[in-house]
Amino acid sequence: MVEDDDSIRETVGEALRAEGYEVTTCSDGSEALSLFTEEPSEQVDLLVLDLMLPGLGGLDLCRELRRFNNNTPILVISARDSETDRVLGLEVGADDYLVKPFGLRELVARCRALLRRARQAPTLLPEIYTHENLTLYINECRVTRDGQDLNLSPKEYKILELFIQHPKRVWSRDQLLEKIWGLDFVGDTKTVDVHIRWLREKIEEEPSSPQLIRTVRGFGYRFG
Amino acid sequence: MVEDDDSIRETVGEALRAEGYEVTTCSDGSEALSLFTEEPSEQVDLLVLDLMLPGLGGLDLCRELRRFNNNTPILVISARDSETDRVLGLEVGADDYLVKPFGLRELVARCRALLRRARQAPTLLPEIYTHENLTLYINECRVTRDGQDLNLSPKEYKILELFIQHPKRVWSRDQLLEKIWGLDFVGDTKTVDVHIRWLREKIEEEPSSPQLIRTVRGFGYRFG
DNA sequence: GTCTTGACGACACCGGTTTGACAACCCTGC
DNA sequence: GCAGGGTTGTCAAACCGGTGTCGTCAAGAC
Repeated sequence: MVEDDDSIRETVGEALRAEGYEVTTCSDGSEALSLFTEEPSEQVDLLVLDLMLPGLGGLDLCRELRRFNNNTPILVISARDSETDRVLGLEVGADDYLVKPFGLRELVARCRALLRRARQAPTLLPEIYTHENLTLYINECRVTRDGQDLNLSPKEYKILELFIQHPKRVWSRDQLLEKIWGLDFVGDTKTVDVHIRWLREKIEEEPSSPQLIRTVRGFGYRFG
Repeated sequence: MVEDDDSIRETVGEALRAEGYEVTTCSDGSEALSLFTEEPSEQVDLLVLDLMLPGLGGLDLCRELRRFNNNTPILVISARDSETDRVLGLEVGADDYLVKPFGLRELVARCRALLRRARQAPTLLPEIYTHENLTLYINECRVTRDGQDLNLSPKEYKILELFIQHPKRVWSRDQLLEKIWGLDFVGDTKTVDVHIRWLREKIEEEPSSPQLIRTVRGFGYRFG
C-alpha cells in the first residue's frame, strides 16, 4: 500500500491485516517503484495506491508499472472524485478506483474481488515450452525437434504455439479459425485440416498415424 | 447487459457499441442465465448487471453463475448505494460495483479495465465433472472410467456430458433429440435408445442391468 | 394373457476426415 | 520490374467409422 497520509495508511493497513493479508506500506511513489524493480523483488499480489503522493505521483507509478508489463492488480484510492479523474485512473492501468472517504468494508471487499480474479491468471506465461522432443521458443518464433530447427510457416507456428500452451485440450475448427485466422476470416473450415496435415508432416514421426496431434472425430483436434 | 429499465439499457448499450463492443441486452435474470446455459452458448466476455430485476434478481444470477464455475467478469450497476449493498455485491462474485446514477465515460472505463484484465486469463480452469468412477473433462472432450480413457463417439460423449451435468434428472427421448441432435433432426426416437445402449456398454459394469443410466419406463432415461 | 415399451443384433448409408493436386498470393532477391 | 520459391486457400476423390433404421425378442404394465 502506497499512501502518504499516516492515519489512513495505518487504518487501512490494519483493516487488511485483520483479514489475514500481509501488508507492506510505504509513503511515496519512488519507494514503491523500487519494491518492484529491486532484485530479489518482493512478490506483490495487489497494490493499493493513493494518487496524491510527494515526488513520483500515483498516476505516474501506475503508468510506469504497466509500461514494464507488470500486471499487478492496482486499486486506486483518491480524494479526487470527478468522473474525469476516475476515468483517467482506470485508463492508465488501474483496475479499480475508490473515492475517499471510503468505508473499510468496501475497500476490503474490492481488494478481495481483485485478488480473486488475479488468482485465476497466471502471473507470467513461460517463454519456452517443451513437449516430448519438441521445444518452442516464444520470443524467437522458433521450434526445434530433437534439437533440430523446424521450418514452420507462420500459420503452422501459431497453431503449434496454441496447442503446446494448452495440452490435451480439444480445439474445434471454428475455434482455431477464430484464434489463428481471426474473427474476420471468411472461408471454409477445411482450411484448418490442411494446415494440420502440414504441421503433422513436420512434427510427427509417422504423419499418417499421428501421435501428437490427434483428431477427435466430430469435435476437432487435440495436442498431447 | 441485463437491465430492466428500458432507457438505461438503451443508453448504456449504445455507449458501449459506440466503443466498438458487441452488446447483447436482456431485461431479466432468467433470460440472461439461459444465455449461459443454452447450447451452443454465446461467448460472453463481460456481464453488465443490474441488481433490481423482475424474477431472478441480479445477486442470484451472480451467485448462480459462480456456482457453475463461470468466471465471466461481472460489473454490477445498482441504485442501492449503501456500503453493505456494495460489499454484498462484491462478495457474491461481482468484480466491480457502480452506483446509479453514473457517468457513461466511467462505465465504459470500468468495462475496459475489466476486459483488459480478463484478457490476461487466457483459459478458464478445466471444467471437470465426476460421478462415481467416471470423470468427464469438458475442455478435452474426454471421459475416463477408473482412470482409463473411454473411447466415446461424439453422440455418446454429448449424451454423457448432458447427463453428468444434470444428475438424477429424467430426460425424454424428444428432449434428448432436441439437445443432442438439434431441432432440425428428422427421424425416429428409437435412435436415442440405440445410442443409450452403446453408451451403457462403455460405462456400465453390467450393461444388461444398468446402474448409471436407468430407464424410466414411459418417460425416458435418468443418470445417477 | 395381451399389449406396450424398451433392449439387442445386424446392416447399409452418410458424413467427417484424410490425402493429393492445383492455383492464387505474397514475399524476396536479382 | 520480374522471376521463383514458399505460403496459403480451395477442391475432388477415397477412405473410414459413426450413425440411423429395421426386425426380433424380452420385460413390464394392466
